[in-house]
Amino acid sequence: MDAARLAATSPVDTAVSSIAAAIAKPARTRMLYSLMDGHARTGTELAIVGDVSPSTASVHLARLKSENLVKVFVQGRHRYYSLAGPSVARALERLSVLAGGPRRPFVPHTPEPLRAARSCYDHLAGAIAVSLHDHFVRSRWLESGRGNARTGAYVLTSAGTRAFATLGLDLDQARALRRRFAYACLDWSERRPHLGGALGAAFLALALSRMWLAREYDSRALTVTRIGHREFRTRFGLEF
Amino acid sequence: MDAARLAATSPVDTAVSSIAAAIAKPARTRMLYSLMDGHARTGTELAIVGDVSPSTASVHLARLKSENLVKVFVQGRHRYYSLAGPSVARALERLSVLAGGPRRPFVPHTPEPLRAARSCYDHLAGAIAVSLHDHFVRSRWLESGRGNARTGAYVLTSAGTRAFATLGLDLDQARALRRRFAYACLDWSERRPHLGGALGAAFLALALSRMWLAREYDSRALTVTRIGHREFRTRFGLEF
DNA sequence: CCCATACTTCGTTTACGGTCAAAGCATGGA
DNA sequence: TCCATGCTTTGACCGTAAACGAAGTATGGG
Repeated sequence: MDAARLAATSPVDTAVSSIAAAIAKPARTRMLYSLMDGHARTGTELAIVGDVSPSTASVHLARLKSENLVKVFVQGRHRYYSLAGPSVARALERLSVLAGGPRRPFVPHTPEPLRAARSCYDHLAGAIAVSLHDHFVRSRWLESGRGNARTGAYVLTSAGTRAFATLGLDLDQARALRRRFAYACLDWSERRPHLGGALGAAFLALALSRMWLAREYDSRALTVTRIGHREFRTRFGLEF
Repeated sequence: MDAARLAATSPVDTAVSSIAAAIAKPARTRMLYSLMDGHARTGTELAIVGDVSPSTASVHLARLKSENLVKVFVQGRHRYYSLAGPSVARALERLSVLAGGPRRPFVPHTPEPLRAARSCYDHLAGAIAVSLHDHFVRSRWLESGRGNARTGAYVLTSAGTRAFATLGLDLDQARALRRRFAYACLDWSERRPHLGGALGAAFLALALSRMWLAREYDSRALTVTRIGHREFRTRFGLEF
């Protein structure tokens, strides 16, 4: 076989090299595989995953992004990173096979309590929050506002105003805050929206004061109380 | 999500890191992808492929071997490297998808003339050589000798002795050479054995002198002449 | 307007590993 | 026994990039 032919280099080769190099460092490997569960994570979380400082993590994530291994979703001050697509997951899967870990659990492994209910800043998140959000929309308490596609903004309908007032929410106080009133906040364990903004915060505050939910000692997890079970079922049709 | 859980590192992660690192350098990437066609290549050939010196290639190949990405088959002074298994090919395939080369031709791309017939040191190789080998064995001209499993040694049967003598081969001269008389030499484009050793060399010399085959100007490729077509078909039942 | 949080950029240090030539084996063939 | 070939080992050199803290930027919320 002639040398010229053997030495011919495809541009794909160099691309593969740099992609493999992007995967190759332990910190980045850990970050990528932690994202295999389908959850998005913030830069700070991934710094912990990678066991490096936030600044180092930032560099790593920039690299992963430039190689199109992850995509980023900016929400407020947070940057949520997730795998760029199924093809990335498949490639990582194949590599893990070579690594002799034939079966690693690529299933979501968010702790159950956190998946069910947790706080997201000052509002409610998790499976329950997503169900509630769906109920609010289905009941026409909330409707898409201007620029909903971009900002996720919701407006409260008259039915919604009555309903939340009946619950005991102080809507005037919520509106007085200089912050977004209601918007669709992507829930990153459920991958569907839940209710954020002043209204979401007010609802969480109400649920806590009514003892529908209780805060866990040192995490963002929330527990649904016996009362909460009953109220969520009767008032909002939630099934547990 | 608590930090301890996020920071938990699986041993698979570090294995993936080092495997990815092994793939990551351009020289090694080129070597690996050149092996995707299923052909084994010698260290020297892979040095050319990787565009590095033989000594550097040796280091690279040692690394690929230690990561179980390639396996090596020693034949004489040559070390034939090939992908360690289908799982390696699959992983490389996935990576090339990420690299944006969705479809690269992972089919054998040995130049056709070389696939058909070429010299292997001093004997005949390629598709024709494999067919001939099969004919010799099927016709009971050759039978497995002592240690065939290890050395691939063949012994000539009395039928074989008569047949080759009839062809005009000087078997005594071939036997007089201080080299292996006949053995199964792995054909790396066909991945099946062809006839090597003194007998194989004598056969090639005969075929050339009878004008069944003609050498190409500057490669190992051999051309089957019109006469060769007829003779190979009538004498050995080869189909073209 | 100001603070707090999340993340990025910068500058420096450090270390890993890729590279080659030269010398050292090992094998095959004369 | 000797040489030629194929491959590996060694040793010196150099370049890339990973790491951190500190300083800078951006966003949200009071």
